[in-house]
Amino acid sequence: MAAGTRPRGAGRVQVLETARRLFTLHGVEGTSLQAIADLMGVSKAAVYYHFKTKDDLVRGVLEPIIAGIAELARVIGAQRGRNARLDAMLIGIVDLAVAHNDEFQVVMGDPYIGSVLQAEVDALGFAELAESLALTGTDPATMATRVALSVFVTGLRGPLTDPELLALGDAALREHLIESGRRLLGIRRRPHAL
Amino acid sequence: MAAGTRPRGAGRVQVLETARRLFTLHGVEGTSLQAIADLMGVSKAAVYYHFKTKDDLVRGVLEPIIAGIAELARVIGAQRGRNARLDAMLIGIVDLAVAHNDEFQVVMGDPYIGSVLQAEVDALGFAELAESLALTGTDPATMATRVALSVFVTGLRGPLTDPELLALGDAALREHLIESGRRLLGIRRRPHAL
DNA sequence: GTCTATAGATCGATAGAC
DNA sequence: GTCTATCGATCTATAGAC
Repeated sequence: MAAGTRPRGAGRVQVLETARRLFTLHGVEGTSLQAIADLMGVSKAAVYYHFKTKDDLVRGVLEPIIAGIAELARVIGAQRGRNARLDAMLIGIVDLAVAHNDEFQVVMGDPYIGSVLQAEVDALGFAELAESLALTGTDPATMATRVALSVFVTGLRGPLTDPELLALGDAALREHLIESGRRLLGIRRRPHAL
Repeated sequence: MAAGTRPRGAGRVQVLETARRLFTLHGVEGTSLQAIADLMGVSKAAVYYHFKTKDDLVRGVLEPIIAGIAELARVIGAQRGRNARLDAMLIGIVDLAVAHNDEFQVVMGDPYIGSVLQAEVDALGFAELAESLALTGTDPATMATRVALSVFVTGLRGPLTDPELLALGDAALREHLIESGRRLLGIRRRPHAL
């Protein structure tokens, strides 16, 4: 395996971590490969050794949270009852966002990723997920739930970028976010299956 | 004042509208002045006649909603009682977001605007606003409200970018968003002053 | 007020030495 | 695995003709 002496970090993982941080701060289009290389103290060509194109790098950065979302869809599908599924989705998405904060910011906030991740996003199974949550209708009650769910998922970005709220720590922030989601969606503490 | 025959729109207002649409779709960094000029059917230099730099153009696009936020801060300050102020803020921010949807997306979502609007954002009086809402403490109840408020303001972006929810129309969407905010913040329909 | 032309910088990406 | 050097494209911005 030839794991020789590596004087300073310039491996694949280091590139991913550096890119993730810069993407979060300045967006994908606002982050050049030169800036990534500079922050690592290596040359631009060294970055290209690990990733053939910038889009590949973007995909690499987003891979963990994409996988997490797919897994979440599976977990939710295993729940029985509409409220149990809603609550599982709520908790799962909060856990994902807290655990993969940086990637979550990029996925939810960057206007660029849509063009590079359209296929992956479509394959996440969100369409089937919405169906299993009975969120495909257009009656007023359903629309209210859809609006609330959209506000919640998008809104997670707020506290997760506010330094004063991040200072609460992951655990406390998680509780606050779940509580916010339950209020928004009108879910009781211990949901019963319908 | 010499309003001669203008064969096709290439005035200052048309530049602003075109830029606003492209900024919303592809972000500020993802929108070149060439793309704006192309969509208008004019040359790049024609755009530079109206705006000296790209940052000037960004500021021009964001000016209406920035003014709206400043005005909102004034309106909220005139309310008496904490719940009345919270409710006024909630309704005001929803009205602003619905009325200036495109600009709202750019302000809330684009990683670039922070660097160009830092001074303007600081001057919006949000710090004083938070104080007047008694949201400066760090006790659990205050933090819960701060998290909820952050989720709500950031979350408005969700429904306002979802075509299926936008199809509800401004009026219905407005009601849904206000209802969501009241649930999140635990505000009753007709708020009484404390 | 709009144009062509171009300067100067930076971008993504590649080639080839070590 | 990292480097220097470079290509071609694109970007912001300016100069000057009409």
